[in-house]
Amino acid sequence: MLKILLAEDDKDLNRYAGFCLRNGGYEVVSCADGEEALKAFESNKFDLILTDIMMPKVDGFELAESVRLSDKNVPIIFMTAKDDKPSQIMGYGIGIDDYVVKPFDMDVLLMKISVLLRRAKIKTDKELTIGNFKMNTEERTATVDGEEIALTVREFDLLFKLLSYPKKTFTRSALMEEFWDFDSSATSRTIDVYMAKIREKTSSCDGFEIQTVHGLGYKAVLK
Amino acid sequence: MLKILLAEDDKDLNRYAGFCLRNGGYEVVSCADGEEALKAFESNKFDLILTDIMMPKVDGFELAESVRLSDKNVPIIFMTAKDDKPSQIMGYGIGIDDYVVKPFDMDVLLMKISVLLRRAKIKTDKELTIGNFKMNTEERTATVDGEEIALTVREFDLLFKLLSYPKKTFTRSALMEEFWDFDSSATSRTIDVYMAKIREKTSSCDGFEIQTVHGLGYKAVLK
DNA sequence: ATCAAATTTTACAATTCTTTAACATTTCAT
DNA sequence: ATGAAATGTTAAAGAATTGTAAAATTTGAT
Repeated sequence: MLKILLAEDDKDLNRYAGFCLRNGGYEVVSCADGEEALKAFESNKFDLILTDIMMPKVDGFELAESVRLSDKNVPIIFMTAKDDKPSQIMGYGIGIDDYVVKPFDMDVLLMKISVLLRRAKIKTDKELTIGNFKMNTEERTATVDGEEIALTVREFDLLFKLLSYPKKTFTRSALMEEFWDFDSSATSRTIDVYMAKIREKTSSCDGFEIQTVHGLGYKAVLK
Repeated sequence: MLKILLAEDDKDLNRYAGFCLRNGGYEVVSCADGEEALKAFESNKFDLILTDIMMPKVDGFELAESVRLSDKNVPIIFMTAKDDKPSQIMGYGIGIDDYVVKPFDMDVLLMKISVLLRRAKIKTDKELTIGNFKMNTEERTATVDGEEIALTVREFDLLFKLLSYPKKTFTRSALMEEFWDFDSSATSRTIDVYMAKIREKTSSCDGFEIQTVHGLGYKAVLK
């Protein structure tokens, strides 16, 4: 499920925005200020950031700047009190992607989010079909020629990620960061063991294969 | 200078938009309809396309579709007469990136453009094409005439660096510093061996060659 | 608490990549 | 032209990475 970081100090608005987002099918991490949001950002991987500008401790501008230092790609949306042009121009300078003006409409917000996710090339599909292989994240099922194959949670997550971005190389640490807890700092061989498992279980798939990128990690390649 | 293709049949609006864009520091090619724009697109490289929807001969939708066939990455912005939701939904389906609603504000247009160009740049920074040779850092692949050639991590990094700055000479120590660990005790002759490998593997490339700069290091030269 | 399944670690074999070393060739200053 | 220094080339030793099976540990359900 796609993960959104929400930073808003107004309690009511925070709850409303959180409601909108969950309603749209996203996982939401709510923060009451920029400082909290920065901490959350450092220990998790988010697909999008939705933040207020005026907040105690660390404001939206500072949050966006810090985020952009380590991630140039994650979409950032500001929530502004009114159509505040100077703030908008400043925000665009930092590298944010869009604005919603309070009070905002749920549909407008969800529309902007889906456009931005597409623009940032972040996949939103809940289902994928490659050759004789199908996966469905809602049901958490994987089938080859209609026959279900049993995948554990880790196996499912890793395989779905790789297949969502065919040809893209994923490093072990990127995968670890995404699917393992922050404190699980075990830079181990775990990923390799899972790749072996996945290869074994999907050996009868005709549409793709998992390739090793020596010295880096793994990728799924269509054939 | 970044180049924008402008397609708008209304003369006044065409002049106004052109003025906005040149004012923002872009090079503009103005077209009076979609057909003209398509021709211009086929014979030039553009960084962004700004087009009206309703135009004689070839409309905005057809233009966008044709463009997307040959270029999946170039940002496309539509100019719409009013806030026309059906048109917007249709446009997003084709793969356009944003809308401005006429009459539009110069600052708003320029901001939207700069945001889109930034995103497009993130993508193009990861790719490199020289003659019949392509590299893609995301996929970690290198191809000559579409055929993949296997490069190790070091070979890939070194070659990508040299090709990113054609004609620039890199000393062995500069390359070592960039791609080897600080405490690595490898001698600088290692680089020579890699250059030989790279030359061998890219011998069928027609767009560049790796030259030795006697006493200094190496450089990639386009031909 | 107990068991089964899932996850992680470990160990070692297999593979791939990196570096060295030796010798050949080229370049450059004189 | 000549010799010293730099570079080209190749194979093999040495490192590092990956594949894999099995053991150890953790998790979750009953």
